[in-house]
Amino acid sequence: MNLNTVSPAPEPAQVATRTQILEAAGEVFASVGFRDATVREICARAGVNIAAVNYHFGDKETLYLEVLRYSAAQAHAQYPPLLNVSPAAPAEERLRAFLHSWLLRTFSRGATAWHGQLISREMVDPTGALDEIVRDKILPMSQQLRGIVGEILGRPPGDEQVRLCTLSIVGQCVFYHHCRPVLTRLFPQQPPLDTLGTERLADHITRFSLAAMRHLTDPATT
Amino acid sequence: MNLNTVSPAPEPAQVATRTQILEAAGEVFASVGFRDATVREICARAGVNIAAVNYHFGDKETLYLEVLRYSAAQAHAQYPPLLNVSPAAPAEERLRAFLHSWLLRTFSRGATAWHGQLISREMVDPTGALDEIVRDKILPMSQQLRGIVGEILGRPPGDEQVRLCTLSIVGQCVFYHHCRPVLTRLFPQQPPLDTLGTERLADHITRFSLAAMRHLTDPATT
DNA sequence: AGATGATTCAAACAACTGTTTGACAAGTCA
DNA sequence: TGACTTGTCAAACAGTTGTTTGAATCATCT
Repeated sequence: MNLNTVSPAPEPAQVATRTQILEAAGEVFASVGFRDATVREICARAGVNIAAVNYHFGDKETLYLEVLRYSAAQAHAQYPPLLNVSPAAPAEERLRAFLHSWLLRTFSRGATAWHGQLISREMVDPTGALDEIVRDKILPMSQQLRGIVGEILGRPPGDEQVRLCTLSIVGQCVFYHHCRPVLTRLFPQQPPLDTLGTERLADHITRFSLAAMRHLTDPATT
Repeated sequence: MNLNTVSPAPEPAQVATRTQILEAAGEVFASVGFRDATVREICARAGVNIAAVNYHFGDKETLYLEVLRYSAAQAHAQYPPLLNVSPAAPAEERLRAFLHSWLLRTFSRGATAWHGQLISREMVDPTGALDEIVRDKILPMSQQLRGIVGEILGRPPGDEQVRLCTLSIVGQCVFYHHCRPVLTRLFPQQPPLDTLGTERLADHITRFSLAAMRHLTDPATT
């Protein structure tokens, strides 16, 4: 069992309350975290009995794990790493697509929106689920981005420069999502990131990072 | 009352258990978060009675706020924003000092180490204390960095380019701290960031960001 | 129809939480 | 000394939590 295989896939009869619980739990876990989320609140929102969670998922913790798998599958299905850009496209173009897809995924509203929140929480306060997430989702994306960066820098993917630059790029993306509560307080006049905003933001990060990588080894740089 | 004034400063008689609680609470809050931290655990670690928290701080929540103020004061006293670099130094040098100080502050061990953890948690899952933190600590540092970036870019601090670049720089710093659990899983062979590591990392972020800002508007950039 | 198994439900359970209580000790000032 | 404040302590309180229980309902198949 891993994050790439959506769990058992039960018969249509039981699927109703099961997914209702998954959706409700996604909302609640994302907004208040695992510990502050109560089974009662989840069940109330799902319109099912309190005992349903334990009946269908065993306990609260495995429900949380299932929600993580469920949201991961949805998010990555809706926004694949390179969007609609060909893997044969120039590295610069793939970089822009990668970043835009990332921002869309983490900033999307609705069902896939939990995913970003859940992952953020998982990073600062890991549960047992983080190992699975890193193995099945983050590591592959990390390797993909390192390939792109390696092409741009003209160095092998295992190179230390490539690794550092990759992290500098990802860091910018993660930051906007993790620190949203801070950013909205720092810039109250700034509107929240909508679809148009993510495209502009992806453009800035791409240009910033490309300029950095192209001139990182300039002799002029201190 | 704000984050810059360390609370009442009681007489030496009562100060003992009070600071014992603060230190113990700092450890516990930082490692498991506000909700998962129990007053019993904190008091046990501090070697005081359970009722001591309510007697000295009123309730758990104001204890948390006091811990935040306490750790903020310690962290910023130990690592001032520009370290020992003069405010009259060149912008590039101030940028490097700012980033190095930031990394030292958030990655320091011991007493000031809680601060970074607490702030990280506060960003992903804000309590009522975040407003105070942003107002007293983050906003001034943000303005300081925007001044430096503005100088480098040759634009006013309120400029949109300056704002975006500032965030791109801070994002890289925050990322390494927020996502440490992920990074240690992605690169198990990589040693944890010690004093030597933070200097090398500050150097990379400085060079990366300087190269980016100097060539952000190059016509060659896509 | 009748039996079987799956699912739902209200109610209760046991454990843990932050907080309060009232007694007790220690120091302070008249 | 004696009243008074301050601090500490064990014990209990009231509320919330995840989980379990056993009966009731539903669907399915012989």
